[in-house]
Amino acid sequence: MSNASEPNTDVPQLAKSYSPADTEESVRRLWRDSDCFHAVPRSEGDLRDPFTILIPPPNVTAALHLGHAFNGTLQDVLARYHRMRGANTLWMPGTDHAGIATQSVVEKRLLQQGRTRTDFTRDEFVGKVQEWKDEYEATIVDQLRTMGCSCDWDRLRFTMDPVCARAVREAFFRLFSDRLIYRGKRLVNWDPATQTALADDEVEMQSVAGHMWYLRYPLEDGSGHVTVATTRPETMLGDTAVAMNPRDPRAEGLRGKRVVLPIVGRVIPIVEDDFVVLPADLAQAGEASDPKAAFATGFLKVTPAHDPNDWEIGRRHDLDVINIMAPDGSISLEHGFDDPSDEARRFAGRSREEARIAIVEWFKSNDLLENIREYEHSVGHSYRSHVPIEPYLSDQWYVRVTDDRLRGAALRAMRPEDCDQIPEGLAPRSNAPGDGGLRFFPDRYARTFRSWHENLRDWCISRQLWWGHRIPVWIRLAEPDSDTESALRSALSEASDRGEDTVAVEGPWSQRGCVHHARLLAGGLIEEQVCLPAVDSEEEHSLVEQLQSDGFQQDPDVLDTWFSSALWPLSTMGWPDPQLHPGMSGLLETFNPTSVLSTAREIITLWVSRMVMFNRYFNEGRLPFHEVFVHAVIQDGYGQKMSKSLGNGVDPRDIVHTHGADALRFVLTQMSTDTQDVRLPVDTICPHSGQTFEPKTITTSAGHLVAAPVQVSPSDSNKSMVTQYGVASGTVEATEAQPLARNSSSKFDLGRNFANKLWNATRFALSTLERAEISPAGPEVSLAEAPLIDRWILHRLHQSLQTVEGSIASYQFSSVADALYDFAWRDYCDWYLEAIKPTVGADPRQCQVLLSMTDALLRLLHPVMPFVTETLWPNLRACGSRGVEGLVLSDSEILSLADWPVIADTYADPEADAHFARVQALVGQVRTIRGERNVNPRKRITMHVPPRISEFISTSGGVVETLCGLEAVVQLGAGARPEDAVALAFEGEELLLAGLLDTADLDQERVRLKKLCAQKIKQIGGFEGRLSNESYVQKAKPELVAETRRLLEEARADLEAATSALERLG
RNA sequence: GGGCGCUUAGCUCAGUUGGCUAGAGCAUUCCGCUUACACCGGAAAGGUCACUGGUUCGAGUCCAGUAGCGCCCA
Repeated sequence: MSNASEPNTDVPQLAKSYSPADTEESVRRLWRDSDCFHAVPRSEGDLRDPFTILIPPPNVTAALHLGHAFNGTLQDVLARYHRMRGANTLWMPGTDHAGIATQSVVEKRLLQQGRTRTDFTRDEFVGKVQEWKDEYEATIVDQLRTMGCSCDWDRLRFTMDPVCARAVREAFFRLFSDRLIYRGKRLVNWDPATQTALADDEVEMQSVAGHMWYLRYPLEDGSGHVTVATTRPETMLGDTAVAMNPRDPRAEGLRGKRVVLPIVGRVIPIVEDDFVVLPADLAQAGEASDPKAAFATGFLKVTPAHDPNDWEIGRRHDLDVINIMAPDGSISLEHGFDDPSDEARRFAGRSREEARIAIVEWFKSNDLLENIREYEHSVGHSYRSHVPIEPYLSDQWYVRVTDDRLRGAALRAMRPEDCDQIPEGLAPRSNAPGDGGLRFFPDRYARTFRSWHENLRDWCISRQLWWGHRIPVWIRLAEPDSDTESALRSALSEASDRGEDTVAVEGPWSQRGCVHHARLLAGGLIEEQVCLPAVDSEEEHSLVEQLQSDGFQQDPDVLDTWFSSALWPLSTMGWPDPQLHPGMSGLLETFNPTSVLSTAREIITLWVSRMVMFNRYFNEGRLPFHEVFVHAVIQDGYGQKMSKSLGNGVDPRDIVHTHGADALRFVLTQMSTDTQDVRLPVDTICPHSGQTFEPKTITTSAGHLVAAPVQVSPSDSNKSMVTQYGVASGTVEATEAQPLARNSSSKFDLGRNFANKLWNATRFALSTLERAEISPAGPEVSLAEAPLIDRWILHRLHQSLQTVEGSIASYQFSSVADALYDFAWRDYCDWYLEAIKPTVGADPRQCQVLLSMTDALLRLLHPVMPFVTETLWPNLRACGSRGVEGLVLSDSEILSLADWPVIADTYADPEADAHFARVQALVGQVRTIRGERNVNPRKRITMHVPPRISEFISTSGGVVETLCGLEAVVQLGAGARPEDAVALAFEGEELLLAGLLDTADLDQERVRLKKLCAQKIKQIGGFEGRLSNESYVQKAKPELVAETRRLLEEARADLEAATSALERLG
């Protein structure tokens, strides 16, 4: 323990109330200038445990809202807490490039200027996105710093910076070379508006009120027709079969027949497939529950190129695949539709919506439209452009995540109690590092993780965008009839026997460090793929030149953003070659696996899963993190998730502005229960008047309730303002006359008040210590002979530390906040400070307890409320050295770097706790009576007590007298009863209070006592009922029964005391 | 369709192995500007813990079902 016993006169005077705006900035500067949060890899002799958190990198499309602030706060509480506990703590910050989202906001902005992406070269456009990124990254960092996030800012990463880019290239190369990345023609979720493929989880299902159309397809032999039911008649141009269920009674008569596809004239088979739902009247019992049965005809048009289910049917029956659409979703003859009739040609060029109308019209006028019914069904929409997804056949890159090395590794990472059975076909769990080591909080989210991996499909990673990591593969079609081609062809034919369509090629490219694959395409052509390794730019340049001159072209697509996010635990630490980047050597060894990932639940599938798979694959089976904490989702006042895209988010800096960062943090911490959602009603602040008001709302086209873009000032109807939503949605812009209104929420008042309370309590402690004519005793005050109040508050400190430590370990943040609040406000301020006021000034040992308690309080609160505590710290530090035996509070110039308090278990003092609980009960009763009778707090009163209570009060060290406002405690003699005394029942004894009023109001007194009697009778009834129940007495825990008996006795005595008091009143 | 969460005081929410005489903050009412704090102190009022049934000596808590709201995944 170093000493700070020399009073420091330099510390600033403390204002009468806490003003975050006046103090926060200097605290931020202190932290920044002292480089407090910079973590370095473990060096020799460093025995500290590491504690690591990776920030889930916010995307750079927009500023952060309170949802991010929520997650940021919780992470910072963890980081600060563990740092104070002595861990080598790294909180790694960074941002995410968010391919499609960022490209689309930039394109939207260009569109406002009447320009599009294609007006620029690829490099020019990427430059524009880069500018956007720079702007928003700076905003995001500013927001996090404003909130006090203790990130290691020197290590700030961006998913597309050179360090991360190298990791992406290395990962791609290794997966490609290990055959875990492949190219294939598959149905993808195609967004015709942005013309890119989307991952399954980027598709939003929406319920749509559509129609079921019933189309007749004539049989080839002229013997009649079959009627197919469809929600997408326009795709019929690509039908290559009609399917029916083999159990359909009509199957017999139709087996082997064919139909003539109307409009097109294509003759297509009728196939039998279990997938087809039987219509309700043909279905057997139990099947009728399928809601589709009510709409089914038993005949299904099969369009393999335009429906995922039909694609599967097509594979089972070896059907043709005919793509009838262009990438923009219009009907096209250029993409595989090569057998159109003249009739069919007329539909070419129409959008899918127009084609639908025209085709239905055609069926109607040709008398082939049997029926139309209203039909509500689920349709996938692009999460980005919101248009319906088109299942579309195209060449895409996939990661074979279904492989045991990835999917299996993820499932094996789970704890046995969360996933006891590893699915068949996957390797079992072993002693390998990381197996069984991944834990979720709350544990129910382990199920989400598990079922995702049990039903996993290969991951489509190519995106038709310009903003992102370019796919490092160069492609050409093999020259026909060349020697190379014939060699490839025979290799491919051998591979085909093994069920593969791709072979690795040894040759000049593999000699130069590339991976060279060849693949057989549907039309018999051979595609050569050369994947470039992560090499320096000179070497790359030379490779690229050669590739180009050999007729290769680089794949134009970029990688799904989650591919780079999945590498976050590796790339931020310099993987694969940290020695190339200054300051990064040893990071991986020290900090990976990280300690915990704090994130939202929709990210479990998108991100958590992929990080687990990649980290384990690339880093010797090690987990990316040991624990996953899934926090609740912040909703607005209408129960809608705060989101950047909806624009209903609130800038955390708005709350810092109105309430201070600590208030923001404290309230967010307290809101973190283990439920799924927390609601946060938001108000608007008029920039003209400063008035807070509830904004007028509108409903968006998607049905969301949001603040209207423009609001009229509540104080002056001539003035107006724009809202966050208005700006975010692009409907309005802030101007001088119509400024942007800040948001606020009264939810944060609690935190602001709490910070102020803490400020004033500390101020009081400081002034007390200053005013006391003695200085705090030291160095070793022991508690043996300490007064009750000191023993009690030390006991409460011990207890609160345990609660806080336990709650943090299990990520129960709300419980952390509650424990801090109760300890600081209720115990420390309301009871402890009030109780010691008369005595502390003359008792050096009590001064020492006050000093040490206040010091411990600031440390305890620091992780949640770092600003106010850091601001107060120098003043407290200047008060002399700490010296309570068994309470370790080592000195530190900066509170953020101070140690967490350590208190000896001997301070657990149940006896003091029980004793003080009795004090509180008695004080409560006296205060109630004083309150009911409106007795001036200053008025001293006299308490008449029986001997047992007299002893109790005298062993309480004066706190009863202080807190009840007693002038004297007098033994209650047998005969002499004070005049005008008011009776109260305490622990079965009758106590009298005298001097409350000049004359007692007898009627009021009767009412009070009657109410007390009624309450006691009710209690007695309850206890008696329980005790008269024999099973209770026999089966309940004995100490519980004894406690009930005691309570009963006490209640009976209380009743008696109250009754006799009532009788005496007459 | 599968999975998950929620329904407790006027409002926002706690209540983790069943023991509760059901709590907090805000709002309300009353008293008090007592030399830390009115961003305060003291007190009061306010609840068949969504509904129905079950298990248990005992259910806000466990089980089954019903209703409503919401989220995630198909």
